[in-house]
Amino acid sequence: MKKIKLAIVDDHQIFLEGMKMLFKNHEEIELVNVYSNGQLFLNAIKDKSIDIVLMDISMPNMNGFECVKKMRALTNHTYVIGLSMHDERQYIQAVVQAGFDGYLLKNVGLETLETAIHEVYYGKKYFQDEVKKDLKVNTTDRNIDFDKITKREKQIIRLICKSKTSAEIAKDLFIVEGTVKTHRKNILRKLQVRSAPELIQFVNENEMLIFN
Amino acid sequence: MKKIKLAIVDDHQIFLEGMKMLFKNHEEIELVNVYSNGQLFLNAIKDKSIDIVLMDISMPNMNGFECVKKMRALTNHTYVIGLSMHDERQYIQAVVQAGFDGYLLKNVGLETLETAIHEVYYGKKYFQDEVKKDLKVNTTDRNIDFDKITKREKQIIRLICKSKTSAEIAKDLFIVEGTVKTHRKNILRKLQVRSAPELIQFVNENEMLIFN
DNA sequence: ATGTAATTACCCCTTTGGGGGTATGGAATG
DNA sequence: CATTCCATACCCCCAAAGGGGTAATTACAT
Repeated sequence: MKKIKLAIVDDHQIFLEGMKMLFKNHEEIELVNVYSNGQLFLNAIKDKSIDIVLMDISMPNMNGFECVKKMRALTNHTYVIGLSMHDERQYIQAVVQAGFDGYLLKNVGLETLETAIHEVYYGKKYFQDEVKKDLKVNTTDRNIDFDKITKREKQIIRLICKSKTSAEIAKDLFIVEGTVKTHRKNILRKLQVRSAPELIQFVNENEMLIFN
Repeated sequence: MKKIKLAIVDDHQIFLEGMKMLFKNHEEIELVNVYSNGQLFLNAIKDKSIDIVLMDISMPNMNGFECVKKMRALTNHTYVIGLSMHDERQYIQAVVQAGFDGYLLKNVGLETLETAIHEVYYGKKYFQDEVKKDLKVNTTDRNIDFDKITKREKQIIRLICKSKTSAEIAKDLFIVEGTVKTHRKNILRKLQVRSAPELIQFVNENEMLIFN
């Protein structure tokens, strides 16, 4: 019987070590290889035939979304299950849009993981109930078009999040303070927040959605 | 030969599963048990004799600091190694003060983990080089006396971090807006920040230090 | 019980931020 | 070629935040 060929991309070394042991001698799943960052995985995907990849969402250098986007250009027979080691439920929308086939929160047990892998392997989608609930909440919530945020605005958002004042931002970008204020207004309107503190909070929760 | 009796406290279920497998048949270390939250661990510590506990710093309900504090009241022959699954380097000071015997970042490999456990078991302290560097930086940095933050101020800090205005906070706490402004001033002075955005940023980086 | 710390409340004033606009030159896109 | 989008810059006004004080009452701890 053919086993399910699994790969894991995650920057947590000991987690990877543990997973290797966990899937050693597994009757249905074969952990082909693990990768500590997205690039290593992308380099290897061409040569190996992977059925399912378990991908951490938040990783340094290249996050899970980027990595999946790039992977799609290289192969089309690999399913992806997102894995959130932190608690990034707010990314659920993006996870769906990015074409993930499943999404698991950090607190899942082994059984759930196995179930998810199994289901996705046979063409289904697997999202935890908790996640589904958030999906509904988020979609009925405010609907923000993140593509409408311009480059300049993103740049200024970063500076606002560094607690810079409009005057300081103006100095940094070699423009007048009034222009910064205009951008601030547009940013607040587009992200539907009232103030700099609210903006910062929102960015903290949706970082990956705002900055590609 | 007596093995080192290890326990792990971490809310990442699959990580725990992996660790169980990893230490199965380990020649020097015996993973006695794993606990998915601090309370379960505290309940068990009385009955078991644990040499070393690997403790995740950030966990829901009870964080690593609290858990260690409570553990010290129950036993004094157990060493603690902090484990940061995220990237909470800024807590390094608190980790040392809380009496941790070691601190590992999420990206450690198995070898480093084994070395750390071994070293700490024989009475040494183990801090990663990366961590030591941050320790120096942080200590030469601004010196803030977190004990000087009063209860009321902490309460107001939380509300500011929820992006509430002074007027809204006043309403919430049944006091006048002017009083909230006074507290705001004192908070900014004590934490050495200029504005609400800076405060929020600072709190995000030092949450555990501010709120016991 | 006495002194210290904390909480409450007010005064002054300045700076920063936010909401409503309008406008222009340039880049990009169809 | 036309039009849309973007970045730039300005107007007005008001709300919010921040910096300097002072001071009274309540808690708390030695």
